[in-house]
Amino acid sequence: MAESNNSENSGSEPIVPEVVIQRLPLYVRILSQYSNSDRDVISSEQLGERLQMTPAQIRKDLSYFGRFGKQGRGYDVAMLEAQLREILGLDRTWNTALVGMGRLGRAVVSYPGFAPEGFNIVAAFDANEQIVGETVSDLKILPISGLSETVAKLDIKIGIVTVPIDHAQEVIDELVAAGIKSILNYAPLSPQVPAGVIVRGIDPVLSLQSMTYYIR
Amino acid sequence: MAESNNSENSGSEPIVPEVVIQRLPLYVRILSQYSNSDRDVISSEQLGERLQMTPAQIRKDLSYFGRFGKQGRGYDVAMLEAQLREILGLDRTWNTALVGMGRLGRAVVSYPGFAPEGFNIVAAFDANEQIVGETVSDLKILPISGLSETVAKLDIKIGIVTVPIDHAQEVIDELVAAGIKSILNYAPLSPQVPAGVIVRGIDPVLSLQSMTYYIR
DNA sequence: CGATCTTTGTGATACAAAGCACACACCGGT
DNA sequence: ACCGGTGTGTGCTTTGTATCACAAAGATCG
Repeated sequence: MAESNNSENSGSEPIVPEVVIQRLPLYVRILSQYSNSDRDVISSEQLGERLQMTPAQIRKDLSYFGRFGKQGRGYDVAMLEAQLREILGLDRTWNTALVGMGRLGRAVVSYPGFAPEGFNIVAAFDANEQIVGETVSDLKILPISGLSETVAKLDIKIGIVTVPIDHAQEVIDELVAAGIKSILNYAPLSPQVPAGVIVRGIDPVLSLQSMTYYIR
Repeated sequence: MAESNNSENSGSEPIVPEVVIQRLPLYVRILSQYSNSDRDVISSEQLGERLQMTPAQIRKDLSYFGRFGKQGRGYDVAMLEAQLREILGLDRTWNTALVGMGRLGRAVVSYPGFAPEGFNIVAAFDANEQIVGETVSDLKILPISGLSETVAKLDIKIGIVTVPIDHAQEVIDELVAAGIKSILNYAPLSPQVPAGVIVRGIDPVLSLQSMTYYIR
């Protein structure tokens, strides 16, 4: 799905598979839960148990980035979490813009799970002039015409799309035109984007539809 | 070399990789969008273009289940969609139960995207006795103690979990105990479930956290 | 109705990811 | 300061997935 190929690997980093990158946040999640309660060291075995995966895979994933563990002991929980956050770019906050302030968009902007993880929705847009100007969760709804300007002014790097399906491609095109390279898409389609732009889809229906295959 | 597979794969189905199953809903989605507008036949090339994947992969995926295309022509859109829906079990409706009627749960039960695809949320539960009895979107909130009974009575096969993280594992255990084998989990953890139970997680934060790696 | 163009279905092949297994590092106890 | 126990990091093997490439089937057209 997310095609972010860099064929010209000019010497520096060792090309980390995308699956590995997608697992790192899982490790971060466990580590931050773990640090609140249990001990200050964790083994790949314990991590693997919590994530239902083999210890070897976790060790191999981590070894793409360095040697974080100590033999006979395991990984220092706080240190590993900090390292992984830095690798992923989570040691800072990210400004994001949301487009589509209908029912879904309003639910997303008021979802309290983003900000604690450093993702701040700092601008909200909608095509419907009737609701432009309204304020929801401290955000004033802006017209889409102001997208580029706001993205530049607030240094927004991430777009969130919560518009109905028939405007989604259009809105995604506008985000791309505004310079956004990372998009979280709630609309039920696979959008076309130029190389270099990453889209991740959130679609509970797709998940349900693949589960039903296994019910019999 | 038709069917020379060893192991005890005697006589039944040819074991379809899970990645393939997860792609089938994507095909269904494109096909149903396509049938409304364009022509009545589609090629693997056209499908691949819309989904950003190679035609060969699509053909191979479909070939796990039969020969649906016609050489020189492509696939009959309506027929292929119907076949895939049947394979996935989407040619019927599914009753689901949602647990956790807080902010997120309420957003999910009132999300209008499930019912048109055959997923009906027919029961809502919450641990908080203060809100048990309330009615939201025509659903009366029930106490969790009634879970097993309702699951059996309404033939519920799918559970949706929208409780806070610190009760999620507990609730999932109860769903499993009630006989549910497929769970859609919105809580930000990787739950432990016995073999045979499928959990799919919906977590926008994880998606964001893996995208930031690529922004530089 | 044969020539040519299109597009499927699929063996063979190439590529990618996961898992195994073990040398080696470090810990704690005596 | 040694020794048994534990758990990492990693080369090698196995498993899984994607892609290639082509024969065969159907369409199209003069």
